[in-house]
Amino acid sequence: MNYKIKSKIWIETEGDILLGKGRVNLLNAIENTGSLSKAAKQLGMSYKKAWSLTQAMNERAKKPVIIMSVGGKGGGGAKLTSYGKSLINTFVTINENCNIFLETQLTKTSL
Amino acid sequence: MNYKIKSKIWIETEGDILLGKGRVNLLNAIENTGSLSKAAKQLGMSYKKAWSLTQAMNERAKKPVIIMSVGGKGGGGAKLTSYGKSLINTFVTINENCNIFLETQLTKTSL
DNA sequence: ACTCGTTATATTTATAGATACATAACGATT
DNA sequence: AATCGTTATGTATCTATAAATATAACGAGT
Repeated sequence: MNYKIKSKIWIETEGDILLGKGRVNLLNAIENTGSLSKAAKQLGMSYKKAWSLTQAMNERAKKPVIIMSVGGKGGGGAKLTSYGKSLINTFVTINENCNIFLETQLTKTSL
Repeated sequence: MNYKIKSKIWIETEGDILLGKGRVNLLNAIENTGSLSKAAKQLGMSYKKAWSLTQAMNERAKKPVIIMSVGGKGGGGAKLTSYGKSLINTFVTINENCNIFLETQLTKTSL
């Protein structure tokens, strides 16, 4: 019966969302499957939504995040750039640090 | 053209939201107006939504947050308890601290 | 008993966001 | 040029949440 403090964090650029938890999940699924459609299916997300998220991320990030290829052997695929992987890593660690920080902040109070 | 990190925080009890930014705004408006309907109008929120938020807060908090009175002189009104006021204060300060924390975390990275 | 402005509550309507569906485009391989 | 599995993109349909609307209940004061 105690209070818990929760948070959501995300990274913006010029007022638009670049990265949040959902997009990080998508990036991880892309890395695991090598395909946008398979990643979407794995997450129970529509392909269209996954696709528009990748567009938004590539458009807004300082460097490309995902490389998409159409046609050819296997029909195509999607891969993360090394910049995309570092985006995942920093987001995850900051998120963890934030949760720890908030928990200690709350325990200092007398609610 | 730099990244900014944003966050939303809230306090839960047993999986249910007790307090977030919107509810804090509502509590402030109640304190200022002394009335739930006026507070809702001030925030551009429907009365019904404001009312159900107060129910949720009073139900989930360890102590009452808002005292409502019906009928009588002036028709009734709503007031914050001192516990409600302390809820506002701690939420606001933790929120500010969190923003500062996240900003310093992001500047440490090389994105 | 009547008035007043408020709280209390149910029902209906709107709106936005996601989802489903459909189809085109792509290009290496055969 | 036919095939294949993927990316690319538009359109239509749900659906869940919020908002609007309507009405009842309340109780101190007159």
